Amino acid sequence: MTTLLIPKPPLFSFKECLWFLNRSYDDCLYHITDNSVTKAILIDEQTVVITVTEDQENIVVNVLTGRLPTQSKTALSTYIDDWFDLQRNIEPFYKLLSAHPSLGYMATDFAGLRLMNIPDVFEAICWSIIGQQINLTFAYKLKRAIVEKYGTYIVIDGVKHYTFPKPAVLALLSIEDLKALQFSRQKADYIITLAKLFEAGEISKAQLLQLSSADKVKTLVSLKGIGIWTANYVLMKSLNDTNGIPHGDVGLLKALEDHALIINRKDDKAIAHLFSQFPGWQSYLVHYLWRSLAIPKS
DNA sequence: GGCCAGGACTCAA
DNA sequence: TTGAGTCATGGC
Repeated sequence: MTTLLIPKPPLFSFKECLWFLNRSYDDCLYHITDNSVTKAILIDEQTVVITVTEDQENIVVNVLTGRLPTQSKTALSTYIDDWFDLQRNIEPFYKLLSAHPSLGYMATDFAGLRLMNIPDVFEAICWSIIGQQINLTFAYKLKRAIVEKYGTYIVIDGVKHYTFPKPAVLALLSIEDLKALQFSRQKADYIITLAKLFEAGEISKAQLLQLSSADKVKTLVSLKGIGIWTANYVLMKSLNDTNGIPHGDVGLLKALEDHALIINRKDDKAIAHLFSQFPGWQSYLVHYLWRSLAIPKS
């Protein structure tokens, strides 16, 4: 079995990250225990199943599906870096956060939480389309339906570990196929059209990463089914771009209300003012605000 | 039964 | 550029 040790960066808490992944939802793309997460991922065109845990100094990655070639270890290491956002020094964010009168507690209560990414940008876009305008519980249910029907899986100890369906598979579906899984007609259309674009190579993560934040948003919004909310969600959650703010997000607005940072949900000035206090860390602020919405730790 | 949910689109003015 | 109407389905 291949094992990878990745030194923990400063201001990193594996438990906090794990807790965020879990929250109270039913995510079909990983399995979580008290101290580990197990997930199927794509490395160099090959699906492998990994379990991530920690020891005193390291993040410990075990590949359950057999030995990895040396060059794939690098790809795996990069995947973990992306997933847990390990390459970022978040100390400047903590300085800003600690200094804030009503948000400072987060630097202590959520200490070491990283912005948990969705490295596969196709998956990230599909997920944000699925999540548009429906409650999260139902959104996770829809995701499970499409993953279990069209994704691939590897069985380890009798448990199926799924990967998100590939564009090539979804590109061949009809709208009726997804409607049968309780997708609305529009969402079915958006996702199939998107899959065709990815399959044709007309859009890719590599291409998006080369653009400025503004151009990323512009490119994404030009696609059918992606509005300003979704585009910024993708910047924040998949492109490691900290300028992503999912404007108008109901969860974000609720968190701002909870902290008495806005008077009402159209208080754009107050919102702009808050984010202006966190230059370069907007997406982290959103992530921490989302974290504050979840059930408090016992 | 009614309101809401980690929105986007179209079309009118 | 802004606003209203539409889509669409489950959770609570």
